[in-house]
Amino acid sequence: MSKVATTGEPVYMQIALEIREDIFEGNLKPGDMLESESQLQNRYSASKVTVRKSLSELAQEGLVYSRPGKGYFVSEPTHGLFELDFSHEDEGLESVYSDVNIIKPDIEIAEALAISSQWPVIKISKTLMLHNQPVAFDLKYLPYDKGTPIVEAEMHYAVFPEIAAEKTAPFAFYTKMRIGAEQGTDEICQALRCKKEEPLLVIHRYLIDKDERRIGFGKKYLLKGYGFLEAVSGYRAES
Amino acid sequence: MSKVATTGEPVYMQIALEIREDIFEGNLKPGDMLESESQLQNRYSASKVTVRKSLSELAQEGLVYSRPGKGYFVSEPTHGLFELDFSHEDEGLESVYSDVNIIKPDIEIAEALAISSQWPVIKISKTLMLHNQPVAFDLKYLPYDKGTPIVEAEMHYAVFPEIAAEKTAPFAFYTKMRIGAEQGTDEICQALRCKKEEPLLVIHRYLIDKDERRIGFGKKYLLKGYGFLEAVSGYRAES
DNA sequence: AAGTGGTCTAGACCACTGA
DNA sequence: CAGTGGTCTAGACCACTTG
Repeated sequence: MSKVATTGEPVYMQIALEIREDIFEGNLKPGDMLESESQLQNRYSASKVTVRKSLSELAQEGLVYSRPGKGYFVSEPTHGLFELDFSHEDEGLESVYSDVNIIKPDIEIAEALAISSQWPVIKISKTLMLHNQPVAFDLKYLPYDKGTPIVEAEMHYAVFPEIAAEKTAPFAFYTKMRIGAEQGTDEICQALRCKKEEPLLVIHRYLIDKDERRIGFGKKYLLKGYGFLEAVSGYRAES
Repeated sequence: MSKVATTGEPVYMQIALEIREDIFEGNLKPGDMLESESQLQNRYSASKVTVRKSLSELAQEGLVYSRPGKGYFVSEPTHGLFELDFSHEDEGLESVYSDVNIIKPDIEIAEALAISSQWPVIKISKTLMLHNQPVAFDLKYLPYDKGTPIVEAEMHYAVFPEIAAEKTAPFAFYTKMRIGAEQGTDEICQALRCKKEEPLLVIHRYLIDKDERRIGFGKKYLLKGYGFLEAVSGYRAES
């Protein structure tokens, strides 16, 4: 019974949809057990594989999980897990006043890159402008490998991950960021044309390869007004 | 050929693993086409369903995608998408100096909750302490619904989402956060025992139900030193 | 022992892309 | 047209949980 209407929608999506709605409307609450696979097979006259596809769809969305030998259960919602989209960070901004140097790192930089303070480091700094007003100041530090020439090439990459992609396979590293509030140094306040007391949003960024080697460190200072980061949590449709 | 060793590992995992490694090591680059399903069936002498399971595993991890009628392709890495874990926000902190009032909202609050400034609002404020030192100041605003009594009950919930979970099904809402840097108001600086110039990390948080109704608004001010948020991007194993 | 989820096969038909 | 991915069935065997 409860045969599914013969629309163009695949059967497995319809099954998933009905269960999903039950969860959304609260008919199924976190911890509740779902019908078993075989019950669902009967109810929808569908094959085991089809029913499993529905359920694994829901599992992937984080709505349900399974315990072998027992059954499927509704998950606890994870409202503390946020997604932060930083892909368009410098979109619409003009980069002026770029500068590239080779420096000896201070303690902060040496620690962030996990190198000795004797090791030379490439420092790339730039000021980002919007309507001829500075809105952000960006610093990037890369350990200087003698083998590779590229100081110039390094500059051309607007975004950070691209730099690392040159040194390792594109999936073989990850990024960590740390967000805080600070006052700027003299150098930064001058570039941003702001007072020293002005609170700045600071984003520290670490590029780390799959062997846990630090391949890059960045700091970005954002002026208030422009300096917002947005993140969302909770259920968002379209897997 | 290339028959898979008969370990305890399911076949589909081994297929997925081999492809995953090819991507990690750069043998397969973003945009490259994978072997077709039928080729993989032959190579591993596995059934279509098994091969598909491997590929959909990889697709779910974001490593590959499929184009019907064409084939499977290696994805572009998304190093700009971060995950931010805010579940343990107040862990290890003591909440002192809690306060609950019913107020008329100022413009900022009224806008955040999308209500008229005549509508009464519950304001819950508290100071969070670590080793008897204030580290964060937390403000929450909820539209006051006459129907529901609960002003007291509201206070007992340490965390924000739980409040909303009382008013709607646990999956039927989401949270948005906005991160910035600000100076504190007099009220905040007094609670945090800091100077006015002190830069504070500010987290605005909006609770929004599935019909886009605003059911809560919060502001949290974090003192430097304690005030860090961490987020990661890039490939992380274990789906 | 009966029921559950987890893996797997060997078929089938469809809609789509490209030469 | 031959090849691709997308959906689906009807079986099978296994390991696990629970009475």
